Amino acid sequence: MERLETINFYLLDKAIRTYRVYSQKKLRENGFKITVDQWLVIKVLMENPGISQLSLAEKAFKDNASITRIIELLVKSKYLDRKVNPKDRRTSILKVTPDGEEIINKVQGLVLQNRKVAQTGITIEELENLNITLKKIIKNCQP
Amino acid sequence: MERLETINFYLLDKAIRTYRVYSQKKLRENGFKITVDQWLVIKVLMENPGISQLSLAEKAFKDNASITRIIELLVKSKYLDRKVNPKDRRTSILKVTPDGEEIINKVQGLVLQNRKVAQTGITIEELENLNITLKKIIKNCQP
DNA sequence: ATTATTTTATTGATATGTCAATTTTTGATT
DNA sequence: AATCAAAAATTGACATATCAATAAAATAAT
Repeated sequence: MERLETINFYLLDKAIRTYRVYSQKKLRENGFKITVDQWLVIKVLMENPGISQLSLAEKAFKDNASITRIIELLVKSKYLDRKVNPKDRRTSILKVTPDGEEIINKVQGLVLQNRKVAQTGITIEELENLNITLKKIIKNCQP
Repeated sequence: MERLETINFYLLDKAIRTYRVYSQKKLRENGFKITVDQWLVIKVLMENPGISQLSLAEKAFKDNASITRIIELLVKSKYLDRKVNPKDRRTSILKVTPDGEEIINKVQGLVLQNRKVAQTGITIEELENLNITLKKIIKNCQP
């Protein structure tokens, strides 16, 4: 077989998974009870207050069904608060709780550092090219 | 927040997920009852007969526990056959069944075409650079 | 040979991804 | 207003990812 190492898509898969495991491990090691995905969802919510779950899903690059479940867990962890939106009873109003804000703030530095470590030895230009290529792949595979 | 679009790791995540969904959809549309991951595991097994599950996991960029479960499903689907290895009773001897070989052969063209579609408009040089960058990320995040 | 260590694989628990079907509510059509 | 279609979210079913704990067998150390 073509060596897997040479096939872009396996490397892509491996890269994101390696980074994910690394980040999650750092979070755990530092005693933070939150997953990378949960962090992302709160972050998006903080920057887009009042957003619907559909937009939240889109902005966080997540599936709809996943967002529903991630939010469930976040509410259970007391990082989010939800109540029915009286103006559109199909949706909920999601709010980041003080606990939620606190953990995001505490985690922020670690997140930046994880990214930095992961990007060691990679130039700005290289990162830009990476983004360009990734965007092409995304476009090619979308309906 | 830094716009997510500009953050490499979300694009990375999104790219591999978009490609995965695309590939899986094509498999489904063509009536193949197999997942991308299952395909990969069989493929690796065909090219490395007699391999242990640990090496299989490594070569397929999969987690150990995941391999156990993927193999379970493949045996259930009659694409793999397993029996205890008498020389080392901790391990099993895994064999691709005729059904397994058949589906791999039938799927091969589609897989190549999926990759081709996903790489449309991306130069060889770009792909090479992508690989180089991804390998750096992997190295940076490994222990 | 017995014990201790290591290796290989499995399993349980939890989180996420994906699709399809469904529910609830809203908005549009007639 | 009654009906119909669209939108938002949930749920069920299944596959995979991850970690931790465990089981079983092989190998090393004494």
